[in-house]
Order: sequence, then structure tokens, then C-alpha cells
Amino acid sequence: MNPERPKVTIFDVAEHAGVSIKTVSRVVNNEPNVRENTRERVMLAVRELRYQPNAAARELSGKRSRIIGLIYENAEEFSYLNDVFNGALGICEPAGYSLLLRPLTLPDPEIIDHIRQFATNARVEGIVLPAPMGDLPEVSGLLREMRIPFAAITPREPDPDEINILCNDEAASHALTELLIHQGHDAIGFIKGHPDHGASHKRFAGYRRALKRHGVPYAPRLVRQGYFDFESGRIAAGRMLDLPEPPSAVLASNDDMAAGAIFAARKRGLNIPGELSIAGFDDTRFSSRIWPPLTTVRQPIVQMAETAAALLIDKLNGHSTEAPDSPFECEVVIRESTAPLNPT
Amino acid sequence: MNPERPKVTIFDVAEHAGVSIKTVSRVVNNEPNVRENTRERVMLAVRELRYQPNAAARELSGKRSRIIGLIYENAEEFSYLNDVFNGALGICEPAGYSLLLRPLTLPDPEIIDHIRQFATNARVEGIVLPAPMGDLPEVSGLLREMRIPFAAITPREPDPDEINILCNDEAASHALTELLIHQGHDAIGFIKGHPDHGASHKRFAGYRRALKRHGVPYAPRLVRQGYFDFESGRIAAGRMLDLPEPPSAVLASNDDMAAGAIFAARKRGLNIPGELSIAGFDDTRFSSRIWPPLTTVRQPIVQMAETAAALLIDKLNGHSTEAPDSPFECEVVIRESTAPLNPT
DNA sequence: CAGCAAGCTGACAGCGCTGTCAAATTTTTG
DNA sequence: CAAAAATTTGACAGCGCTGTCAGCTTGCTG
Repeated sequence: MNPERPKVTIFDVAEHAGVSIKTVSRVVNNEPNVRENTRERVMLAVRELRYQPNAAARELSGKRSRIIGLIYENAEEFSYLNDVFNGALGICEPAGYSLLLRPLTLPDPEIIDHIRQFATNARVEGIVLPAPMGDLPEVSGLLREMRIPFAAITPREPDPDEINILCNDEAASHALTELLIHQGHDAIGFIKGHPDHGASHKRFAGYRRALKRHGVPYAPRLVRQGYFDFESGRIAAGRMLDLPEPPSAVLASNDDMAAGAIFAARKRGLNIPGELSIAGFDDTRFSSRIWPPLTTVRQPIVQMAETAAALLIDKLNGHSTEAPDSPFECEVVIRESTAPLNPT
Repeated sequence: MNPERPKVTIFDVAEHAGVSIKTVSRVVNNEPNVRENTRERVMLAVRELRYQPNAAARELSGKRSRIIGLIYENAEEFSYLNDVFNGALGICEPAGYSLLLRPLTLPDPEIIDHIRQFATNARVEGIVLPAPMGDLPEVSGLLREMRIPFAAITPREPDPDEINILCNDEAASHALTELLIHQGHDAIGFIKGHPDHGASHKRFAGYRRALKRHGVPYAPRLVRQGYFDFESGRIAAGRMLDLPEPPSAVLASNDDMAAGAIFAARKRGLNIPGELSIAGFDDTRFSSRIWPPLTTVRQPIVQMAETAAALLIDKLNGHSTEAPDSPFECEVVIRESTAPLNPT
């Protein structure tokens, strides 16, 4: 594409170093069976000539594209994805891999075709599946069938043969609920997340376990279905607040819905956290900037995505994939949207 | 990467259609000089065998990578980028191009090296430069020198030989300021954007022009420097609000800073919009979800990115690049954070 | 119907690299 | 110190496609 730039090929390097092209190839690809002396000579030539292997030739010859795909839901919530992109890119680049994005709008009846086409067309070697893509059985099923390795970032049951990145959603939700209970709340509303997301169930489970543990009765009227978006949070919270005996605290399964809950509370003239405590989940960029700043849970998304990419690349390179033995830790971030219950 | 999938090559298609591989190549690449009859026969074979040209072989042989790079500032503000990604991907995919991301953290003293390496390594044919990348002279200079076509999405002076996607920032800012003036405000604070971004100057210029046009005196004390981030908006607004004669309205050069201004106002117990009107710029996902929902300006980012990618691809394919003759239109979105001045 | 331009089609040589396998070299062994 | 074993190196054949250019068909012209 740039005629001016004189392309340095493997032949130039070989000549410069006084070896055969195959030896250069060995050195460049870190293959064994090259005398240290020779290796250094080649490396020197590589550096002097600023040799950059031609990716297309490599792929054509070696059958390795060094491309990793990232299939994600093209939803509104994007700060989560930002972290995923950054984490994955940060690992792929130094490893010599490219990252190719494939947004998908859910629900997508043709999802199978779309993914199949993406995998074939873009000739990806492996795929990263952030939530909720990793939750969809048809997606993981297809990839298994196509024998394309993938790394799912989602809180599902880990499979020893597959890469699965988890964090302790359940424990974090438990801790957050516990915080509210310790603050004296005993009517704690819960807005569930999208039922197709594994995280939704974990978070709800943590809530229930905390109630049980502390002897707070579970009230189904205080639990509403949400879908992880602002609107559903606003509506769900509104319903609860209009109840004859409204909750004194609301726990939303993510920050978008928590923002919706704040919105609903304000509409009704409620003072937060004076009259209603609200907590969310995810610690989006957003959360510290609304008023009041949101009590929430922070997940180490960047690290999780890094790990996903790193393990995937390891697997592609035939290294033993050592899954991390414990899930990543979430952290409760306490801000001003929650406060001890004010006995009026 | 998938041994099971039998690869269909151009030879298979040629045999199946009873022509030479070259003819298949012609048909697949829409080259002229193929009899209609022959073309159809080949197309049929392509469809029957589900032939997918091998990208690596194409690139190696034809010197065309069909890869477009997207270099962006890896900043907090991400909803803008979401739109840029979506717009660019939406055009690239059907056109048979891949989009490769390259986040950069600004300021970056080694930006030249990073970009040079990206362009070489990833062998991109062209590059999309959303703001503020297109504003940096060293970046556009380097790409010009490397003779890599690029499309800058940024409000700079258009160059007829280069692709430049603009929107009427200045006019939108003018309109927004005018709105506040019509609402009776005559002490309108302005928080400037990052000085390295072209948009900052346009937006400030619109503000000044509107003041002038309506005979509202320009007060330097009501203009503060910001950097497009929440914190700088919070601080700048705080300074203005602590003035002996504070403004009755504040216009921030983007929504993040407007959110900072809201935050600062709330800290001081001010009622918005009762005691202070606040308006922003960009209409991030955020803007309608904070309280009060923000009056702001919406830019057609997706369409701008689509146009950028489309023009770039046209250029790469040697088609006449017809730049759109007028900038994209912004739209003032009026929400509840602004209100007529209440004469107390 | 010969003669010629224009339109089609195909043979073949790479593109730059890696895999295979044989040859050359070094090291180890008896 | 020779023979065997292990290590290192290189020659060469593709990978699947496009560019070049020559050859073959057409359809016209006179």
C-alpha cells in the first residue's frame, strides 16, 4: 500500500545474517534448535533491517491468522465494554494478535449465521465472549461445534476444558445486601437483571442468602424483574415506591437500573439517601457522577478481560491452560446513595 | 484452524464452473471483461460450493489488506466512541473490510512511533481518526508522510484532498446560547473544552457570536477553561458559582463537564434549573438519565463515522471521493436542566 | 469472406512465509 | 579415535490468490 517503503523480506535478513531463510524463520518464531550464536546474529540483522514479518504470508503459509474475535452485545451499556476492549487489546497487541470486533444486537434470530460467518470470514483463531454472549447456549454450542476455542467472561458453571472467567457476583451481592441490613434496613427492594444473563441469578442469590442469614423476611412484592437498562429500573423502582409499604432501600442489579431508580425516586420527591437508600452494581463511570454518588460494586473487568485474552492465546499456542483457581474479587464501593435507616 | 472444514479454493470453483482460476478471480472481484454467461456460471459455482476467498492469499498476492485502522483516544468518554465504532463497523463489514482498533492514551510522547508501528504492523490501508486524533498535527502529518489515506472526524478546516467529516459545532453552540438568552439569562457562564480539540474553539466561538448578536456583554470572569472531563467541569463551575455575582446559567462544552457542573451546584444546595440552568454538549447516553435531564446538543456521530468509513473505502478503491458539501447538522435537545430565568 | 480490432479467457509466475525432510555439523559414547 | 546419536542448518515445495501477458473468440468492416 505504500510503494515508498522498501519492504524488508525474510530473504534480506537471511542474506544479511549469512544464513538460510528457514533459520531466520526459526529465530523469529522462537523455535528451538538454533545455536545461540546464530540466533544472535539473526536477531541483529532483524533489528538492523527493521524486519517485520509479513502477516499475510505467515497466515497463508502457516495457517495461523493470529486474529482473535470479540463478539459482544451492542447495547447501551458501554463502560463495561470499554474495559473489555482495553483489557483484551492490551494483551493481544504485545502477543502479536489482532482483535476483531463483532457487535451483535440481541435478540438476534440469525445469531448462529452471523457468528458462523464472522468466524469463517474473519478467520479468527479464537473468540472472547463477554457477558452476556457467553451465557447464550447456542453461541457456545456453535463455537464448540466449529472447534473454535473461546473464553467466556461470565458467571456460569466453569468447565475444566473451556476457558471461563468469573468473579464472585454472589458474594458481592451478599455483602452489599448485608451492608444495607447493617444500616438498619429490613424492607429492601431488589431489581433483578436480565434473566438471560448469568450474573442476574448470582446477584439475586446473594441477596436472598444475606436476607436469610440475617433473619430478614423475604418479601416477593419487593422483588421486581428488570432488564439491566435504565427504563426497566425506573419502572421497577416506581412500582415498589408506589406500594402501600414501600421499601426503605432498593438494590438494583446494575448501575443503569439504579440510575433509573434514582430517577423514579426523584420524580416522587424522595430524598436520597434520607428517605430511600439505593445501591447498584458495576461501578460504571457514571456511578460516581450522578447525584447522589452511587453505592455499588466494582468488578475488575480490565483484569478479567486480560486474563481471558491471555488464557485464550496460551491455548492457541498449545500451552497448558492454567485456569485461575479462584474467581476474581469484586469490591463494594460505598458512596452517598445509601445511609443508615432514619427511624422517623 | 479448523481441520474439519474442507476449504474450498479458487481451483475447486474453477473446475466446477469449467473455467480457469483467473476467470473466477475476475468474477469474484467484479472485474470487467467476463461474458455475462460465464459470470453467471461462475457465480453459481461460488454459491454451490460456498466459496470464500482466502483473505491471506488475497493480501499476499494483491497487496491489499482490506484492513482499516481506527485510532482513538482511550479516554473515559466512551459513548462517543461506541457510536464511532458502530458507524465504522457497519460500513466496513459489508464492504469486506476489517476494522482494527488502536487506542492511544494522550498525551503520548511516543505517539509517532506508536502510530507508525500500528500502520506498518497491522498493514492498514487507511485510517479513521475521530476527534481528537484528527486534531493533532503530528498525527495527520505522519499519515500524510506515510501516504496512508485517512478520514478525520473533527471540526478542522477541510482540505479538498483529504477526507474530513464535520458538523456545525459553531452553529449548534450559537443556538444553545441563544436559547438561554431567550430564556432571559444574561449572565451565562461558559466552560471551555480541551484546547487541543478543534471542537472546543468552535463551541466557544458560537457562544461569543450569540452573545454579541443579542447584545449580551461578554464577561471573561464567566469563562473558565475545562478539559472535557467531569472533574474539570466540577471545578470550573464551582469557581463561577462562588463568584460574588454568579451566573444564572452555565453552558459546558460537553456533557461530562455539565455533569460536573450539576454536581458542583448540588454541593452548594442550588436548585436546578430553578436557581441555575445548565446545558451541555454531545447528548451522551448519560445526559437523559441524570437528574435533571440535561439540555444538550446531539451530533449524528454514527452517520458521521459511517460517512468517514465509506469515503475512505471509496478512496482506497480509487473511486472519486465526493465529499459531502455541507457539514452534518447538530440538534439542540431541550430537557429539564434549563429554564427561563426566574426574576426573584 | 479475408482482415482486424475489441472482447474474453487462460497459463503461469510470483507474493513472503512455514512445513518437511534431508544434509551437514557437533556432541556423545564405547 | 571411530561410530553413533543428537543437534543444527538449509533446499525446496507449497499455501491460495492476483497481475501480466499471450492466445483465442467474437463481431465488424470493406
